[in-house]
Amino acid sequence: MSLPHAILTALLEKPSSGLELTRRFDRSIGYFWSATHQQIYRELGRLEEAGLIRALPSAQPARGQKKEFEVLPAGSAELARWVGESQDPKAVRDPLLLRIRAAAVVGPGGLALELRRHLELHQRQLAVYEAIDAKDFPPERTADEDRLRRLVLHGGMALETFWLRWLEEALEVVGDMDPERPGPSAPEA
Amino acid sequence: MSLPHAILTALLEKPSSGLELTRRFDRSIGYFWSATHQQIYRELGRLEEAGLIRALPSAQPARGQKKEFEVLPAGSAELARWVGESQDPKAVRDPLLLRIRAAAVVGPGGLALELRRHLELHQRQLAVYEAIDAKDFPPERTADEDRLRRLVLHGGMALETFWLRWLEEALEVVGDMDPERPGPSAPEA
DNA sequence: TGCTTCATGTAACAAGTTACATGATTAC
DNA sequence: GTAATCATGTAACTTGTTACATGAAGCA
Repeated sequence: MSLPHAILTALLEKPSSGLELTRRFDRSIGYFWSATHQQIYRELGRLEEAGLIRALPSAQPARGQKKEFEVLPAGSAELARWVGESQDPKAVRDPLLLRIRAAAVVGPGGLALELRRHLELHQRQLAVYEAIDAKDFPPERTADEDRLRRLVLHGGMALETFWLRWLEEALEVVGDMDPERPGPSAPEA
Repeated sequence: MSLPHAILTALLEKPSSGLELTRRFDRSIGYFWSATHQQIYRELGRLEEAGLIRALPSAQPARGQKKEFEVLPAGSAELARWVGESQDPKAVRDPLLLRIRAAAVVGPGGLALELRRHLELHQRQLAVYEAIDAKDFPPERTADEDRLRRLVLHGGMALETFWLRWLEEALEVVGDMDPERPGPSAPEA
């Protein structure tokens, strides 16, 4: 149940309408928790119903009219509670790792091409993060909230770096393999 | 749509019943794609319906009786197609990164404790992977399918290592912060 | 007989995805 | 006025989660 908390965080950073939130979920917060506009409108409705946020008085409630939301005290409290909650790390669930495992039984086929494509995409994403790092966090700013936001960004950068290194290793392995299916034997990891 | 392919891979490695698959999804393949037994039974039904797998003739179709499945040629073909398919890397979606971001607006609260707990869990998981690496992949084995399976395992190990390093950085940042809210503006309830 | 474990399933729900509908505003 | 865009929303579906149901086999 992270989406409502992602929305609360975004709204605390800046009160917004559904569409503005959608746009921010395409950059910024969305780099770590993506969401479509349908999800966001649905969740805004629930959060309002639950009394955690409210529409700004200035906003008309008509269809097609912009409607801005702000976080109520109950919303801040819920978010603070959630931040310190005990949650187990989520298990890894990655289709690409799974595809490598599948390639071990049916052969790598066109995997090498796909790995090179991913490598490029991750390079591009790392560059995006580095640009944000340079622009939003000049060395002299050291307020606590900036250090935390930078920490999140560093997490994203380190994850992209992980993928780059692993994809290079993967290309070495797949690169000198026969694209046909390998043998039938199989150790159970 | 990765679960059916995870099941096809597991069944190609070794024909199994639903419960056996469930157990293997708790170790082995499940380290990279987890699934509950309800998901597995549902998906086995669909795969059988679609003609990608079939129940072994020896297996009784009675309730409460073990029913083993094997992959049909159509299933292997579908898996091979999927391995080479073009799929964009999945976006990062991690609740812990999100919680750090939230902490930047409502304060870190009890986060440090939670970070230390995660650090320990990731250390433990890395040790599990290292044990598998030593046991299943002695240095002399170099068949293609072993190299691929080892590559997947190395991905898991590198991911755990990423988390360990990042959590250490996070603890440094959070460690010397006031647990109260840092923010530029924030009326408490 | 009653308890536990093995084994397969049903039901209900929550979260996420995809496609489409509709009103309001702005630019030409 | 009409086309594009802004903005909010509905509907239908898929995937994943949680709780519970049911039958078979072993054993004390």
